[in-house]
Amino acid sequence: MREKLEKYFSYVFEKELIDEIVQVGVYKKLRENEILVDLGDKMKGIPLLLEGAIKIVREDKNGEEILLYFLERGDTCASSFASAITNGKCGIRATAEKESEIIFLPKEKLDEWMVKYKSWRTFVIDSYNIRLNEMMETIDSLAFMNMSERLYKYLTDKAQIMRETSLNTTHQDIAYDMHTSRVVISRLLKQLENEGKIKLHRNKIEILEF
Amino acid sequence: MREKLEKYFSYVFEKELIDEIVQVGVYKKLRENEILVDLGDKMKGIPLLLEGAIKIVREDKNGEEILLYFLERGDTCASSFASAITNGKCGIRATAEKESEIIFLPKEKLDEWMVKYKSWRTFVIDSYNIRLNEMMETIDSLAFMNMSERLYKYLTDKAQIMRETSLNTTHQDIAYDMHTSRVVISRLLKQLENEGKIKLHRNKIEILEF
DNA sequence: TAAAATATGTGATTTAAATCACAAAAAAAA
DNA sequence: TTTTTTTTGTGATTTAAATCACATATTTTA
Repeated sequence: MREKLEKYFSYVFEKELIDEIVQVGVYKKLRENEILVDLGDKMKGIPLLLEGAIKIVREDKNGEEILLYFLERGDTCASSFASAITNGKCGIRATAEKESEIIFLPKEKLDEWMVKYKSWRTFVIDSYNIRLNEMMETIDSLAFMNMSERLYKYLTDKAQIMRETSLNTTHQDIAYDMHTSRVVISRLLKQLENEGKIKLHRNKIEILEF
Repeated sequence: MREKLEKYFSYVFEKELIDEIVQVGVYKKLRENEILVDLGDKMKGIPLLLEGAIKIVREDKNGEEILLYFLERGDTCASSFASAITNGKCGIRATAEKESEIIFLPKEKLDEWMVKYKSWRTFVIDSYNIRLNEMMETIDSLAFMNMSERLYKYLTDKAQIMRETSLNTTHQDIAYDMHTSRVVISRLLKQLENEGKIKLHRNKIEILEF
């Protein structure tokens, strides 16, 4: 745990803070598709992502989903922070897109560290800012882009986060994330393939152009 | 200034913090439609809204707009906070929807107060959380609601923020905020009027049902 | 008061996306 | 190997929203 923490956080956190995190943090491995946070959960702490990729989705009353953004290593979940601090419920679902490793930080420390460590304050504020910007990008996509553009952005964004040039996914899964229908996705994917931007396989999409 | 600050913030901030704000804060009155923050601005501080209502919009490369949310008294602008702290550019435009009063807080104090005042930490984190939730609501609207539902939500939300039951606005202005066309808005408004939810006048919409 | 600008109303048409319906290929299970 | 399930492909139709085109109020200003 200390090893990975130092690998990704040594230039973010002071040594003393890393020491504290090692003491109170709880290491956890998530298998692919494991749910880390569900709708309505009350968080007793916040996760620090050491390795892997986490998908954050929003769900409405009818059970329909829309992807908000992905987390990658070095990130934390701003919604969890909110929930932990205010004792409120979490409005999102977080699912591991691949095997991931996290450190769970108990909520009692969150405010204490704000006073003690400049690097922690910076990290928390930066996390919120990054998340606000991601949300704005999501809003931009929904408001200003057509399905084909959104789809291409989805594919390239996800490939980046997953650190792969091919995605192992089905048309139906993409449709769920983008809150549309499988038929629409299949047609647009075929179109992107004809434009030479991607190559389609069963359960797999190769991205040829970024 | 002290008077209004105490009126809305005495139960939010400690007395010592209010004293400091009075010392370093710069009071400013905004007239209707005045631009407080524009795209690409670098913020030298953050505004604290004492009175009035501020509209926050996002703009894409083609100059097309979409409303993100409104601020009301007691609120601050999380994007400005981000911009002030990181010295980065602001990705939004903030416009006074009616005459408003703000206090401008210099960025040098923002981090200092995080260490000194528990109430400031709570205020900052709460502000971010409220904004994240607003953004999620905006995403919900875009992803899950049809135009008619979005329009009705827009009208009732805005009326609430403006503390009025009628809105002085044109169909075109609504269309800009919702990133659609005037014709679409005019038709849907007429439909809402037929359902008895609103009453239409020139330059004015009465909301009959909340 | 006449002309111009602004705001709203409404039919007709187009378009992107959603939906329906079904076929076929590939993989998994029996 | 046969059957079943999962995944993908594609024509046809429907629908919400966008766009075009123009009429008619209402207000402003020349």
